[in-house]
Amino acid sequence: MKARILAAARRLFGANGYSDTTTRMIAAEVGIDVSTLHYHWGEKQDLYAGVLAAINEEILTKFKEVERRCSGVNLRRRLEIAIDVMCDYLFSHPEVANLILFGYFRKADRDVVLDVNIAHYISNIALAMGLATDADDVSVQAKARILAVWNSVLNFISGESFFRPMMDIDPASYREVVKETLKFILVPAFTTA
Amino acid sequence: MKARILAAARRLFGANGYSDTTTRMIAAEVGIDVSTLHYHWGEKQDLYAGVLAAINEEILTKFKEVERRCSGVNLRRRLEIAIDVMCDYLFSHPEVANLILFGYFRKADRDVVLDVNIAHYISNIALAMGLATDADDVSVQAKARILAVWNSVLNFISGESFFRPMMDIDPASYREVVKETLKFILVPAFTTA
DNA sequence: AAAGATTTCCATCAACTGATGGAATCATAT
DNA sequence: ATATGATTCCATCAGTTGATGGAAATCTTT
Repeated sequence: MKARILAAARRLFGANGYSDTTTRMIAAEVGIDVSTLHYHWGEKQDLYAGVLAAINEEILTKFKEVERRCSGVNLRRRLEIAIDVMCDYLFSHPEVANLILFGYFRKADRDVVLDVNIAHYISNIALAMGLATDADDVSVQAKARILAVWNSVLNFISGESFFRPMMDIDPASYREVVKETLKFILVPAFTTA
Repeated sequence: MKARILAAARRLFGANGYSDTTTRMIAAEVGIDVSTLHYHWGEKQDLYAGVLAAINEEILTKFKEVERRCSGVNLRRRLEIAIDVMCDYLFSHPEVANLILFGYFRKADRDVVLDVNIAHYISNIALAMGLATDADDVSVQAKARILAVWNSVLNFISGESFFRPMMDIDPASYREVVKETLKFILVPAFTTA
């Protein structure tokens, strides 16, 4: 039950954001009473923290997969692999992209939960991409470039319902165009001397 | 008074989003009663629409400025000018970047207000950048590339409080790093054959 | 089957939110 | 000065939200 609540919460928080998702909505989605939700998860904030913790772990796993598949290949292929893996993952879990972006806005109440780890990811990616030689000493420029890439991916996924109509294409094509565009933009930037 | 309310609403909506900004907060910021706010603006939705309309016009003006300053220069300079102008504008009005990004998430209730115009901007920029020859017939690829650029700018501005700590630099440096990063990524993509 | 623990639901609370009616205040024109 | 209209505030409403206490139901252990 606790897991079912978490799954519903993740879906709804991801679709509507924290404030526009009520505990009653989540309970209704699961088909239970609100008090049952509170019984298992305590405060709404705690449930939200649970959702963030879960996706944090998922992302970490995905980044590790990228790292693993990147070893031994050249920079261009690394970028392409990273884009493909992350795009496929996020297109299958669009609520993740939303939740991360929501985190950018929230006014540092008690949501330190996410960004600490993101900072950690960024350094690791910089290392895997060959933009730095020491994870503890990644240049500001390298971090900024990684963030730009990462943000572009998130935006294309979160904004699909916004962008796709103005491009007038179907979901499958959108997915391809996004990947293609990201590669078009990123590969030359990182591979041309 | 109506204008003062609009200014406060813009600031608060931009900082907290629609749902996390109450009409009472806006009224308190101006130093008036809630009912005075409703007297001038009607429903909360109408006030929000007023805010969006105002920034829509501002953005349009900025895009025209870019277009004007771009005529006659080569593509590389065009990109640099566009990045500089838009970054300077948005760094001075970070609430604008927030409001636009908030729009990406909102579930098409009654906020068609913004995206129609954005679509229009995109086509015009594609034209100004020489990515298309006819504003009514811009390729999907060109639109996607413009969007990627536009989104990167927005994200760096909206996410400053999130990214800057993990880069550990001061605001002025951040501003420069962002511009530099955007140019680093975008210029090669669009200028290398 | 009985006893105990866990889980679920119903009823309810206080706080907050958007919104309005009406009285009070202010400005302006005569 | 006074009448008219515009503006502002106070009091209040109904609906929603997060949260809880306690009864009922379910499961577990003996």
